[in-house]
Amino acid sequence: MTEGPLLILAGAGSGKTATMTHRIAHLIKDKGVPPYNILAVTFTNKAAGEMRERVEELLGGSVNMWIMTFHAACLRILRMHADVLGYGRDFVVYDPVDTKSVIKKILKEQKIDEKTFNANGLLSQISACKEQELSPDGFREVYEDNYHNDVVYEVYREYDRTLRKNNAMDFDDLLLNTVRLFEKDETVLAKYQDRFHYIMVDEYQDTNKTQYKFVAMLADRHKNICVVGDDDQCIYQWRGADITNILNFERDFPGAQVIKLEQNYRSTGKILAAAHSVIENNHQRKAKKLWTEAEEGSNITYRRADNEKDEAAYVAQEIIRVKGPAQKYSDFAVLYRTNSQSRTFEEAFSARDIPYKVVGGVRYYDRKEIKDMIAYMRLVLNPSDDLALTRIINEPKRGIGTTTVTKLTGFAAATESSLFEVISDEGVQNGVSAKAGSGLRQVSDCIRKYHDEMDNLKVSNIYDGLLNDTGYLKALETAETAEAEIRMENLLEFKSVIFDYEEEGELTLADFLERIALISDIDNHDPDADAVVLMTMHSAKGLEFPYVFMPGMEDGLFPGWRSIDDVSKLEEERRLCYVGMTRAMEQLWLTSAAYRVMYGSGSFTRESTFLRELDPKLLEGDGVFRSRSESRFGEAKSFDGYQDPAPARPFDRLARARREVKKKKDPVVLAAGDRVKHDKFGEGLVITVKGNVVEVAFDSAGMKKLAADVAPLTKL
DNA sequence: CGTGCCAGAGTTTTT
DNA sequence: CTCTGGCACG
Repeated sequence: MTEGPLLILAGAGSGKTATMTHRIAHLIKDKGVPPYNILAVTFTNKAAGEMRERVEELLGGSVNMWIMTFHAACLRILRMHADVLGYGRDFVVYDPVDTKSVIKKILKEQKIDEKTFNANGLLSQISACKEQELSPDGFREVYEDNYHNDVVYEVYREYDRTLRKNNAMDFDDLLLNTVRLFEKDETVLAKYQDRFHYIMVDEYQDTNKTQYKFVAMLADRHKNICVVGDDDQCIYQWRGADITNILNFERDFPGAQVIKLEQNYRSTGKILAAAHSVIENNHQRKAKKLWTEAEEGSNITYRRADNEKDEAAYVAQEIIRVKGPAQKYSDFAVLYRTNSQSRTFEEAFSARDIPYKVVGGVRYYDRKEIKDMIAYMRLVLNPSDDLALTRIINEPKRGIGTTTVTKLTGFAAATESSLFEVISDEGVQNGVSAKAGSGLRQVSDCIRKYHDEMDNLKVSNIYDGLLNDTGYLKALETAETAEAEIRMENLLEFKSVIFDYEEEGELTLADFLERIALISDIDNHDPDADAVVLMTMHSAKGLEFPYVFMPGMEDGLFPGWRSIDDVSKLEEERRLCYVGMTRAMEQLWLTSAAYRVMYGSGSFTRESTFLRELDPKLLEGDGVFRSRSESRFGEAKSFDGYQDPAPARPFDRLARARREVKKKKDPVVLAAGDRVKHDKFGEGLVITVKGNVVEVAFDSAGMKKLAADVAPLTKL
């Protein structure tokens, strides 16, 4: 069944990826379709990577076809045709940190009160507009005239202008502009319609209006569109995902066939039944019920702990109890609703020497030092990137403060030139304070130097050069704080990331910046590292674990207090619960804390609505039948006799480091061949020693280059 | 211009 | 609690 529109309703764990990959392999191998004519789009790099891997396995060799994320596909198309829309083809992609600083700058310029209109709120409104293909003017037409909307309109318009001026697109623009491109230029659209005879879409339930339009336009010629999704797993409605896309597929694509995959190959019977008993309470869903040939398995364990510390202690203790030689730590996952819940678990695990890994929270690429270096590299590529320049103009400190910067931006605006042109001007350099002037000269010379040479240098050389020439590394070295140490470590780690990319083949600066622009934290989640995984249920979508813990089953936390009195929001939370539960293969634990401290103040909690919906026959463990009056609320008695241990590893290294002054440690003398232990990467073997830089092959973390005097290394 | 202190806010976030 | 950003002071 390869021709015509096809909707595959694939329940959790029903072998969705296998179905898609086999379909692709079948098209290529049996139907003789050239891989070039197939497009497969996913939401995450990880999903795309997995799919490619499995297709290549099936076909036995590398395949030259488009298996990529929506954003990557759009980026690729726009790189070739962005000029149609008036962009340069070398446009840059702004990530959420960049866009936020654009908004902040606008708010300041327009003297808009940041308390009444906070940047995040405006950003999400702008994003919502773009998801509905609403331009600033379109926004003004649709929404009534009032003060609030006037401000949103002004900011949105200015935001659009700024990005245009900087030849930049945000994530939403990648999709929106591709659709606009298709609408504006029929020949471009025809080119891609002709090319993609077969289109496949993963996680279709999470597509938004623009994504829908993108695939619908592409599929309009050959009509061979196959979408795979599960309406029960739509958990991104708050971000614009439009569940009606999947519910209306048959109407939107006449003649569509529908296949339901209802056999689950992942979980035990009881886990499935429990998940089903919860999701059943949703009204807006396509009826289906998963079944399995697997064993019934054991009941769901529920534990109501006295407080969140006991909850974490219980989870830690259960992991220790269940884990035998046959289990790896990475078989266990803790899936919570909010990132802030990770803290207690980190402390509990760390105190008991349970290795763990937190996925999510602050993105690696969002760390200040990394973003600074990326800004430098972006400037080298494109010196007129004003946003990048403002970010690093005084980083490290060069005596260029707000007054100088205001003067410079004013001058740039008046002369209609880029900020870089302004700071390169000798007249300008001499027109400011001596200290600021030499700072400006240094930055502009440095950027110019690498810009002129960028085609002859490797990315890693440019990176090293910038690190030194800008004085960035020097500033960190002289700081002598533990915080600076960690930043330097991160910068070294970033270099090994660059090396990794360079090993894959020819890498230009533009390639590199483009590739890291669309990367998230979960992509770095290494399933081979033997550590318990801590992440949000959102991040866990698409993953599976033998043993899953879902803590915080409390009204107000899960479902969140913002969702409790809104049916559709509550239904989305319920789907999230379903997603979480169906990650479990063997066993599932649900826990709650009777008393929970949040934001510094604690309160008593009520067991989650979802717990009450869950079929009680499938639950066991104390707390299930305990009436509220019998609970021993608030007695902060330690669950397993553990006495609030000081965490072995400080859970927030950066925050702690900031307070501590660097303790000069004795330099570790190392030679090639030494066995060493690193706080983060574990044990490894020293390969080379060049001055202060040691290259270590870690047993599990791979090759890393480290600064011997600062890295947390010990010789074994 | 740079630092340090205080006030305020604090779901989720594939890209 | 813990992060962020604004403002006042040196």
